[in-house]
Amino acid sequence: MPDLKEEHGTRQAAQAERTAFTEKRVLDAAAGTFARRGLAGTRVREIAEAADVNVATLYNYYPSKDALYEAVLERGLRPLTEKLAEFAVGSRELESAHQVVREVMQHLVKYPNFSKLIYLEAISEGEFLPTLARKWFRPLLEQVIGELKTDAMAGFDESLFPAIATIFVHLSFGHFALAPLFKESLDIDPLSEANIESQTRMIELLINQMLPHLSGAGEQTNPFNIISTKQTNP
Amino acid sequence: MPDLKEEHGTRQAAQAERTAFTEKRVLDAAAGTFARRGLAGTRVREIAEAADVNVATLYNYYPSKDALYEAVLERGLRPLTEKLAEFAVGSRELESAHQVVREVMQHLVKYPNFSKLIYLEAISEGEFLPTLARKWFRPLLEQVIGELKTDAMAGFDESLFPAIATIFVHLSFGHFALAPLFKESLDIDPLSEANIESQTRMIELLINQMLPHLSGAGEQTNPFNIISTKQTNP
Amino acid sequence: MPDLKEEHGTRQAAQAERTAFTEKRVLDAAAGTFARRGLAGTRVREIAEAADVNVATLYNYYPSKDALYEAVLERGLRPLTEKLAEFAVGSRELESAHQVVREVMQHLVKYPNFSKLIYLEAISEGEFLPTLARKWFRPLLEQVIGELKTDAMAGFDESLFPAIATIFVHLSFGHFALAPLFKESLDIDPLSEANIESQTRMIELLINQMLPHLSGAGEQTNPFNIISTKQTNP
Amino acid sequence: MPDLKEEHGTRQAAQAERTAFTEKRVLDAAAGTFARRGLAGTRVREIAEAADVNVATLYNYYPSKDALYEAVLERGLRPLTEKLAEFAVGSRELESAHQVVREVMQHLVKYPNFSKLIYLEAISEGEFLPTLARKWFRPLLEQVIGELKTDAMAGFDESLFPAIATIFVHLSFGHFALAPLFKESLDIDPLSEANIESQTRMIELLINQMLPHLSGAGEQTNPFNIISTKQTNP
DNA sequence: GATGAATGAGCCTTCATTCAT
DNA sequence: AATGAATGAAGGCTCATTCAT
Repeated sequence: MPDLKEEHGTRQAAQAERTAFTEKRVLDAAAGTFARRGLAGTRVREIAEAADVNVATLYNYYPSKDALYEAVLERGLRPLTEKLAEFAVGSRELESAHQVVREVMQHLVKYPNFSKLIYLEAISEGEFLPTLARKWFRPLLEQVIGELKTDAMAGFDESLFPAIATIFVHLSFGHFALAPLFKESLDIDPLSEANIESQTRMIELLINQMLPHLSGAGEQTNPFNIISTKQTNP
Repeated sequence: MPDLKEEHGTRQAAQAERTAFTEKRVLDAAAGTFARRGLAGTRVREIAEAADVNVATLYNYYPSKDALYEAVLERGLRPLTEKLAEFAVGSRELESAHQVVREVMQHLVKYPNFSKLIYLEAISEGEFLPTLARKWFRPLLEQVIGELKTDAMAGFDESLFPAIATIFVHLSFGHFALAPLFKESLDIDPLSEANIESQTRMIELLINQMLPHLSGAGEQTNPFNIISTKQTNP
Repeated sequence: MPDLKEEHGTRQAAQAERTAFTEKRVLDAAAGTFARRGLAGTRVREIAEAADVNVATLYNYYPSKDALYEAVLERGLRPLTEKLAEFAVGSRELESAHQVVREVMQHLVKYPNFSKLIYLEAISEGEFLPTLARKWFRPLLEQVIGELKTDAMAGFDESLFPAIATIFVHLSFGHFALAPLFKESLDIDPLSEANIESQTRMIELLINQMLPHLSGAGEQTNPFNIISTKQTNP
Repeated sequence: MPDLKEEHGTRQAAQAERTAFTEKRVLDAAAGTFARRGLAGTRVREIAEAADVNVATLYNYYPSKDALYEAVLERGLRPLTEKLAEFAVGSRELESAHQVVREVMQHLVKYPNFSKLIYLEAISEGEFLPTLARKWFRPLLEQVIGELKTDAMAGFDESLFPAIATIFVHLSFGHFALAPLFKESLDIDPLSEANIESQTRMIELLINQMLPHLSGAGEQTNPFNIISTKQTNP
């Protein structure tokens, strides 16, 4: 009888594994297609083919195209939210900020279509935009603006702070979203490891210059000297 | 008989005017709808209703949805192309660069949906993306990179130049494309006159700092001190 | 200019006529198909083909299959409701009752599928059944029961009255609904003019016997002698 | 070894019992669902859920939805056929006729959905209708008509005989099929024991009046005095 | 030129049925 | 025998586009 139980256990385990595998395939395929064609432009059949499953099978996992879209967004967004929450409560130090940047960039590398989805939502003012904006981007941007307001930048034209804060969004998410454009324009692959590293360093340099108080260096005299000379790069 | 002719002339003039008016209405409506819902997500009926014309009438002006989409892109793109051409051959001076920036921004203000369309094309790797990238963004970016390579920035890590160049795209087009996101996130209207002005100044400051040789000022010692203190703002 | 107006008028009239024609075709086709296959079993394509219109055209007239179904029911039901209302307020005389019977039967002949729809609704306890039951059958049945209770039937077992009243439903609607069964069973066509006439007479005879007070004949001694001998038939 | 056999036997018996139980559950569930939604409108999953079995399991019992439908019809029809056969060859007496009526009514009570299925088949002219009509209703109706033609009704308008015969169908099967309609219309439950009894008496009274020769009473002078006064009711 | 009616193609979704365990 | 996963075949409905006036 334990045999039977065990066999059941094995069976169920195998099935669960297959289910998880199928679900991942579906999510990946959906992410790619949604990112390229948008929610409306995506045909469910297309996703199913890309995931190599029958359309009906897809509907065994998600009750509708919209639900699948939500799931894709959710998968891309949840880790970011968690990361942000960690940083918000963590020690405010330069290493920590750099760490967040690198982790976010690695996340965007892992889900290269996620940035596009975010942009599509923003542009089309989709129904997830409010959640997206309030739950994720607002705290991020406000935190940056808050840091800008600390002593180091004191006395600087505050009306520019929001615009400055958004630069971080443009340089991270925008880099991935516009990758196809830059690829065609500059004949380089923005998603290559080297270029991701460049972009990450760009953002870190920006942080160094604009949020100098995060480092212990109190002697920083030129707060916005954002990009130093070659030698300073690690 | 001349009366008739003249009457014909008048009639035709009136007709032509009405036609032009209708066409503009259609283009405007199409631009708005395409920007929000994308090419696939836009229903021709929706455009027709927004333009207050019958669907069949719309087809008297444009042979297909795709053609209408092209027309919208074309209308937004042509002035930009011309502006860029002027600058390319014009005198390389700071005022000229500033002038281009302001004109581009004003153009994007005038057609606030155009940036979104560009982004949608880029993200979805639409069929106009190659043209867009090669004909417009490539010369723009290469020009900026070229300027970065001039003496002022000599000795600096050249691998970052492309990334730096793209910042200009992000700060101009991206500002408009992501306006809905920033509006929801920051509770401000990125398209308000004041905020457009802020964003424009941001870009000009960047130019000042990163392309210092454009101004005659040879004494600039810290090329990337991109944003100076409040007082320096005009 | 009056020409133009008139032309417009003619045009619109012609179009309206075509529209009405198409709508009737659709309704007729729908009635037939719904009656045969039921609401769920009917494919919209089938209706469209039977009506010789494109499926999309059908949706220009009715927003959904359900709405079309309702329209069919409505068309069959409205005249009956009106007829019933007339009788309710009219003079209670035998001729009047006979008149109602004949009119109802003629109506059921005119829309031979209507009875089937009613039965299908009843059997499947469709969502229209409550309306149907309360708005139409209840007053009809109650009226009959009321008449039964008048002097002529006084002293008779009242618990049978409802069962007696329903006989009228069975003999009218049921005759049409079960026509296919009786046709196969008896090798006759229940919908032939002669058989409709027979059935009508049957009902009239029932009325004569069961509601004798409607005729002025007070001398009726055997109230339930429902079917008299051959000679009495006109 | 005999132990094993015996155990096998016990096991098989238990298995068989469980199988029979499952099959009954499936049939009952199917009958209910088919009656309400019709063949086309019924989803196999719905039946499976109502029977509390997996859909695939259901297919271990019946090879297709149609086959299951047939089985339901068959189960309802076979006892009726047998009953009819008995009467046909049995003694033609009033008690016997009454007996058949009561048994049929009891059967319809036992399978309250069966009447609905019959009506659905008739209305939709399903593929079982011919069998149904020829094998069951035709002999029944012809027998009744034959009785009507016997001396008692001699001289009466024969063209009404078929119509008269069908009344028995309407009052038995129709009573069950239209039960939902009458329930809504009259605020009574036609399937309550009392009302079933009423309806049965109605039919018996009709038989008494219309087929008087079945009783030995030759003195009956008014053949169609179908419903006598209260006192005559047992 | 303008418009209401009409249509072929296709999309999302569901369903009966089968497969694999 | 029983079940969860998988699938091919529609089915209801919409959409871009054309027709006829």
